[in-house]
Amino acid sequence: MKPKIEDVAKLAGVSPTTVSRVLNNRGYISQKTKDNVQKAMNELNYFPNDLARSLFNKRTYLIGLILPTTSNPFFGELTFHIENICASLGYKVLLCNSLNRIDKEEQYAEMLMRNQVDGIIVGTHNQGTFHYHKQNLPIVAIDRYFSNTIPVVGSDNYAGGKLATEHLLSKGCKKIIHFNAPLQIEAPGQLRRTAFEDVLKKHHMEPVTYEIETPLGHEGQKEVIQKAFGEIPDVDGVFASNDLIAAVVINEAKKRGIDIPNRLKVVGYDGTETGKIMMPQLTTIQQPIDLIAKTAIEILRKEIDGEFGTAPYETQLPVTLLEGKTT
Amino acid sequence: MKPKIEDVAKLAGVSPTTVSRVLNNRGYISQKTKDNVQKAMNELNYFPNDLARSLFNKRTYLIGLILPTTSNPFFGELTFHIENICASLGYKVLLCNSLNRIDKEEQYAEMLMRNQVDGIIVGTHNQGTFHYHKQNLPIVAIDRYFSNTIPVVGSDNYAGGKLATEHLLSKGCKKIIHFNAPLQIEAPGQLRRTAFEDVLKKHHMEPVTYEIETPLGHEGQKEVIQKAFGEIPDVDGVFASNDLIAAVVINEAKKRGIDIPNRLKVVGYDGTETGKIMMPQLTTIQQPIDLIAKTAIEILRKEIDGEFGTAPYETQLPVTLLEGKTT
DNA sequence: CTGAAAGCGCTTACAG
DNA sequence: CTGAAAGCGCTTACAG
Repeated sequence: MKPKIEDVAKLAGVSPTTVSRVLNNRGYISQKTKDNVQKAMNELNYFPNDLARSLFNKRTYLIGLILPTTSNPFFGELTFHIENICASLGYKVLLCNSLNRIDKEEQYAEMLMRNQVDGIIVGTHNQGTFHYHKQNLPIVAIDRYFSNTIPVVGSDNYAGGKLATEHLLSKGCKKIIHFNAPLQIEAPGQLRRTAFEDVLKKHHMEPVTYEIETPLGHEGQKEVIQKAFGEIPDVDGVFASNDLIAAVVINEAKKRGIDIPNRLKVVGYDGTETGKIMMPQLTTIQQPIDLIAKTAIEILRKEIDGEFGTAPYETQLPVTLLEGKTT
Repeated sequence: MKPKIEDVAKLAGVSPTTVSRVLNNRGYISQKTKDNVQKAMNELNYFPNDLARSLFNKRTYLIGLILPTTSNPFFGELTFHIENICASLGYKVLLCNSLNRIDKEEQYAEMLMRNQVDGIIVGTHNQGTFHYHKQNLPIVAIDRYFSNTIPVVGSDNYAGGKLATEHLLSKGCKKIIHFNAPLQIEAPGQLRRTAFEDVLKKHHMEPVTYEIETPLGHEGQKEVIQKAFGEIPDVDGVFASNDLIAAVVINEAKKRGIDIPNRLKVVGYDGTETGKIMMPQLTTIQQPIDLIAKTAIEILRKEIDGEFGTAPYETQLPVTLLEGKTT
């Protein structure tokens, strides 16, 4: 059996109250009993039961993290940073891969509530889920709008879309197409598309966007891309809404013997560490993943600590153009 | 305030005991009171507090997952599969990114114990950490040897190393070098190296292995690779112990104007989804990540359910050669 | 400086 | 079929 506070107390010849006090370094305790208790704890290899503590304190130091999937390098890296920062602050992360499925999201939301998490970070697609679940549980969204009471953190998607599109134009592209997630998803990511359209219109060019499902449904993605190449044979520029899509585009172009960057220029989005290593040649818009993680947690902590209204409703972090050899 | 069982009981006009019974579907209860209680729960938007439940049941359905970092696509995908399977079985995942740092691992191990996890899955480097922490807490290791009481799950590393090396030989390589993690790390992954050496020796060739740190310390990795190119200018084959290293090798070769696959052939290791999309041309040894996850959880569950001795000490899952255009 | 008592929100024998 | 009581392992007023 695991030792409990009572066992330590007995061994040290004190009351459980006293053990608890040295555990929490609270109230006055003589150095002598302190030492005694410490010795007893070591001897028994005692570790406090955080469940019992949390039950009493109504504070678990547990954070729920809901994302589409850590298989995607963007989310894998985001998860790393979030967990890492949380750990440094004494928080623990309960991981949830929702695959953007609303049924899973709902299950996860309930699970997190039952586990009394102190707060939730959501980076998943579907909105609405949290409207009713949220019984003033601190939440912060990453790159997703849920409601106007839930703060959103993300990178400056409009600037990113603009940067990408203008870059393609500056490189001489005349026929640019964009691949993005379906419109019904109300993510700030759609601003990339808006920026793309705005810039092209300003240059009197017709913006064409193909919608593509984002979870790694590789096959479906390929089809859309093939269709695009078929319908717009004179395409000479592609702005992909993430690096994986850019990779598929590049590969498809290679198969068709289309030279990159001479006949076709491609800009991706995300600029993950993995992407930079695996595709060092890719021109892409880099998101500050670590900063997104840091900011989201800062805002969540403020909410948890009851500092409402302090956090900005929306935070847009700066993006960078990483110029490679695909443009 | 969150409603508790007592509130539901009052509203439904029954005792807490009865509410608990309908919650757990336990013992005899009339359909009528069952309905009453259900109605009261809905009305109050009641969710049971799993902390309190777990405290009593001594079962949290929490699994600790310790890995180097989800930033690495192999671990990002492994994490996804593990969490996904856990969720389908009613388990929740507490994520820990140790970065292979022994101090972090120790902290995480203690944290997991305090949180009363039902079991731990470790895919991290350092051994020894769990020798004393482990007070018969169910543990399963992924590709790491800890002690002979902790089951290990991984892919067939020897077969993988053999497959990779023989493939390079069959493609006519005469001077093959291998990049792997430092030897002191006692991971089954070292079997890839052993296989490499065995095969080359059998063919009367001298095996050369360069040691490379695995966490994404990109810069350090690059240096080792540059050094290798400098020292062995006639290298015509590389077996890299993961796809990220393979990517750096390929990039370095390109910079030096070394044509792949004509002058240099490269085989990677892992074959992640991300890798397959970002580097579709790479020849690599694919690990069955989903199977590794599934097997690890199966074994852990057996341990949790007290079926000791049932689980094999070591499980080696089959690997596949994915032939691309780099060989 | 230290301890006995009550309580965090739940569950399960034990009665009835 | 239903309820009162005790307890999971901890903590915190309240006394002393």
